[in-house]
Amino acid sequence: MEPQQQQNQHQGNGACGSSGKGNNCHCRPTCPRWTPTTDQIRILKELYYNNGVRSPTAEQIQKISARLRQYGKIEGKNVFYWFQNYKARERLKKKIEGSSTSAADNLPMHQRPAAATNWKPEDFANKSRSQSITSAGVSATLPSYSVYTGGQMGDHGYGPVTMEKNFRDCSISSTGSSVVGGSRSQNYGWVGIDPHTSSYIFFGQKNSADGNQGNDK
Amino acid sequence: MEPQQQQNQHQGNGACGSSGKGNNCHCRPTCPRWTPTTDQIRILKELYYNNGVRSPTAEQIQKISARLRQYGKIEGKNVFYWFQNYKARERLKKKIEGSSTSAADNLPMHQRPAAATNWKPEDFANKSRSQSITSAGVSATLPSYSVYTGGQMGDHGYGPVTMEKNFRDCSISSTGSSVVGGSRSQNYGWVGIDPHTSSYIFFGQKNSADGNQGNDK
DNA sequence: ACGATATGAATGAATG
DNA sequence: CATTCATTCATATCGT
Repeated sequence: MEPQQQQNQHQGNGACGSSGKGNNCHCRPTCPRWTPTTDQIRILKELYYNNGVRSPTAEQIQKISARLRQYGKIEGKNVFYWFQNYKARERLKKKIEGSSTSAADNLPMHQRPAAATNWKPEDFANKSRSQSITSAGVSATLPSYSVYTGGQMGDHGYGPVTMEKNFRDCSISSTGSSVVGGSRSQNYGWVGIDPHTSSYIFFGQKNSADGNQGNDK
Repeated sequence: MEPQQQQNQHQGNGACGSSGKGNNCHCRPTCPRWTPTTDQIRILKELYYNNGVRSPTAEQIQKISARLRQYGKIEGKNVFYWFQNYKARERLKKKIEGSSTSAADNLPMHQRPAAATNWKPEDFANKSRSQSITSAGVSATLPSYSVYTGGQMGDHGYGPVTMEKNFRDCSISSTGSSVVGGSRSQNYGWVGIDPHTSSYIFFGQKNSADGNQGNDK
């Protein structure tokens, strides 16, 4: 974790989003799981340590993932989970080892988005509070794709928790050639904002039979 | 591409991988990987089977590791991982091998510390209420007999099947002789924080021209 | 010496 | 935010 020891042997691509061609592995269309590239990791840690980003907001996550997409395919939820895991594990280590040796609790957590750091995926569905984290750590940058920070994406249901019991799948957000809307029955996928394609594509419907769009948990 | 850096061969000195059989080595602090001693394993299994410890809490982990340290170098994370792996593999084995021992999966796991599944930092801080796990959890240290109380009596919170999507295809890495080029570095800083001070905030690189910097690669 | 297996370690994903 | 599951990589150990 802290120590940079990313095992990079298959990351960067090859998973499933690779442009099918030399398919050594004719894996099924399902993505195993996100394998961060070293660059992505580096940036994430950058944010974590230098920017004090711990629990990025939805908007931040989108920006981050958009930026990180340069280095490999990535979804918003990956960023979300990454921060959660990283933080949790930092903490756990301290608790477990908890001895003296560890310290350095001082994090440059200056610019924390004071207000909305506690947004919950569940609540996300029904709340329209878009705070202007614009000045927060992450926001101050990425001028290009300004996500709809206050637009209609307020209730785009972007939390992972909104999933019912679907299997894990991965939304393939291809930049340019997308296959969304194919024959997939359900795409509850994470919000996928694509700066290049058009705008945003997020499938809030996990199941047709549900009939509960703005799910209110 | 993938900056895969070679791992280090720490093994040269035979510090850890003692050739001796019953001999165990509590190698020097530079041991890349914890090699449990027979005593440690015995006790761990003791806890696993007799005490029904599956996912020890942070407190338990600390106690266990402290206790086990008598028999060799060990850290909290070792204990943590051990239980996690052991539990996971027991389950895995069962699924694959097919349940042999069949029922009688009930283990006396009632001795789990009441709040085992909910340890919080707050509680961890300083509570006057010491649970009995102080003796139940860790005290079962060296009974010195077989720990296999009855075989696989371990499975408690995971009874109901939950496996469905069990696919995996092209991932069989070459195990064995082929050196796929490891990239893990020896880091043993569970108790150590590592300073990631890469001065490179991508969020700040927005200044060049207000064109688009989203695609600069 | 290999090759295979067992197992420590790490981490993405998910749930409560 | 805490805890757990699953998967995978890496290496120690053992078998041949």
